[in-house]
Amino acid sequence: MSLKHGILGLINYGPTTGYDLDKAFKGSLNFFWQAQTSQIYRELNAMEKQGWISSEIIIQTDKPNKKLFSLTEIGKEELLCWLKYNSIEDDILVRDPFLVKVFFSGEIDTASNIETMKMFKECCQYAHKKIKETIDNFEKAFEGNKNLVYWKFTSSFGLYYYEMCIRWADDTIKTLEDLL
Amino acid sequence: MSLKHGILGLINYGPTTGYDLDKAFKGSLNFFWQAQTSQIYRELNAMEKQGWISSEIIIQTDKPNKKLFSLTEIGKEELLCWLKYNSIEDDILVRDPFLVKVFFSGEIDTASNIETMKMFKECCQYAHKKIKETIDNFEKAFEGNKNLVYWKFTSSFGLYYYEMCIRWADDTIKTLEDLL
DNA sequence: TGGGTCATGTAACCTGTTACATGATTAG
DNA sequence: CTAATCATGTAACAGGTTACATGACCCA
Repeated sequence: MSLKHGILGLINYGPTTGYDLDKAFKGSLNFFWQAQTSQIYRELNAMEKQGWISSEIIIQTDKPNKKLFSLTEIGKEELLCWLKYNSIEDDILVRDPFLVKVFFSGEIDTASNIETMKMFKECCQYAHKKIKETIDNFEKAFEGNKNLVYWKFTSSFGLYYYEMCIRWADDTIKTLEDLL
Repeated sequence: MSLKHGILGLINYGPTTGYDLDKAFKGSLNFFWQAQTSQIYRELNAMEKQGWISSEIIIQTDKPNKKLFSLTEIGKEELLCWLKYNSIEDDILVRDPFLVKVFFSGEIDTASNIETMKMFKECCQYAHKKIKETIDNFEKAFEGNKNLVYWKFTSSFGLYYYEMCIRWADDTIKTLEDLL
């Protein structure tokens, strides 16, 4: 499991609202973990019941009121426990719907498969470019932050990942073209 | 969505039972898609209701009876439609619980993080070896099969993937060791 | 006699997705 | 006037996980 812990990790950086968590997810963890807005609010309620976080309502006049969540002692412990517990075997799973499609693509003509593979490559190039931009923004915005090294590890994984995908797509396209 | 389509793809190779689908999943698609036994039986029921597959009970005397599932016309259409429909943007999502942990690892001491990263590397080396073995077995068992090229694309992705992970882990470990 | 293979599932729960709903303020 | 931003969610459904349950046959 990870969404609760992802939220816990973000709240650990300082008290936040569901709204801001949603934006934080979409702006940082999104490459390797996605969360729907509705899911975030649901998890926040569950986490408050579990005692991992506590909330406080902030009255605002110019904007809608908001609910600020803070980490409790128990929440902090849970976060550290999750980080320390080495469950790598559980965490290493790959789930890739695109590869499922490729696996069964023998049913489709080679030319179409080449097309699809080229589109895949383009998507990867685009995603790669996006991550590069994200890294630049983070670097400027969080210079000197002790967490920046770790944030950069994850985005560098993204770059390595898409570069690998592009190489694989190139090799796959070559093999398919020889089949024509 | 993909499990229903994964099952559809496998039944398309010929009529099978839930039991054999379970083994097929664990023996081929498992690297990039996992399915629980219970989930397979549930999906099979749902798919039969949808009319994608039909079933027939085979009476056996020496072994328990079994339920053979075959693809219907509608099921075949659905499979082809799913394969042709280029939803790459939907299919390209990465979800990696390990990276979520790395993202928040600033809370943990550097030495522990180096340890974790080394364990990650070992897991990847093991997974890489496993895929290599799988490829060898497939190559021998399905020589000349028209689907083999596509099956090999997916396993070669696996090899590229874990090689990339190992390189990334090495670089990460180096960076972390400089922080000590 | 104990463990593996064959073969089927159910039930409960948790997580993820999609669609819908509200309503004020502010900037173009 | 219209679209975006701020800020909250609910409801229903789909998909994934965990635990439990049964029972025969075969091999060592």
